Amino acid sequence: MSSPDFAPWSHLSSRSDLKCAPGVTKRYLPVVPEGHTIAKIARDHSKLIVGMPVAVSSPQGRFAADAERVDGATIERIEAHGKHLFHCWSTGEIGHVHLGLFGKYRVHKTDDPPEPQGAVRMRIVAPDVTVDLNGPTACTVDDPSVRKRILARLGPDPIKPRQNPQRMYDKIAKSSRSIGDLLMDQSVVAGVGNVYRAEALFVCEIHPLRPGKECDAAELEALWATITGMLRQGVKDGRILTVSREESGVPRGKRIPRSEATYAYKRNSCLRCGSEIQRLDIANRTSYHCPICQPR
DNA sequence: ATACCATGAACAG
DNA sequence: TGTTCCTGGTATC
Repeated sequence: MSSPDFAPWSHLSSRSDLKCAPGVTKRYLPVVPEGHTIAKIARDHSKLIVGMPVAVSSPQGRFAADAERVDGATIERIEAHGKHLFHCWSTGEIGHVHLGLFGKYRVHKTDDPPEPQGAVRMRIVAPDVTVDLNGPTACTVDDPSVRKRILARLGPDPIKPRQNPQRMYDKIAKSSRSIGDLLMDQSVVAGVGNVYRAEALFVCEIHPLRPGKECDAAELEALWATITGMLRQGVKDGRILTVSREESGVPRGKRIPRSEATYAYKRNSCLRCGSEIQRLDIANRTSYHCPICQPR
């Protein structure tokens, strides 16, 4: 049996430890990234591949032309904003990666690059490590103006220091769109996805269909503080865990399983009050809320 | 072999 | 508003 050739702390799908009835096969839960994932990737990869010449290729082929332009160059900085990742190359160009629903990085801590697993769009090889990227929505090398344009259309990123939430408040306060819709809009706030949307609204006791303009200032401040806390905690944990240890019902020292890690998201009953969780389609995604904890 | 599903987002009209 | 693109684990035939 060969040992895993990737670092366990990299962003990888993993077997979940879902609590399930005896005899029921454990389900595999795919890990889809939100902002905390991208921030962690930027930090982890910075330690591995920044500051030295690296080989860049595209085993799958679709990134081949762009890879050629930076092959042998040095990444000077890796930056995350919301769900977007930027590689600042010594050539002056900027690599742009967006994982979308399916994108995944694999980190192989081996001297020699292993056989590519699946369709590896971008491969970056440093002396002792290979970083592979599969399935991204976006993976390009561009003129710096592209990064500027992307940043200009994104809202504040609560994971970053010194971000100004005022733009988020203003957009929400004058919008008749629902708050559940607005939180998924990356130009309102960058990095929130379907899980954090559900969980932040739950904690702030706001119904997802409430129009943005009907949220008062105190609620918007609470939302920003909640989102900031949740996403930053997600970077530390390397997973989404939004519930308190007490409410999870899991004893200290034991890992909280995915099924108990959220109050409302993808649950049948509210973790806090036990009511049946309601599902709605908002912004083309399934929204989850508790009708008792988050009344209309 | 095929269908379905997932924590995303761009684009056409 | 609807359509399309990306991947891969799981379920179903």
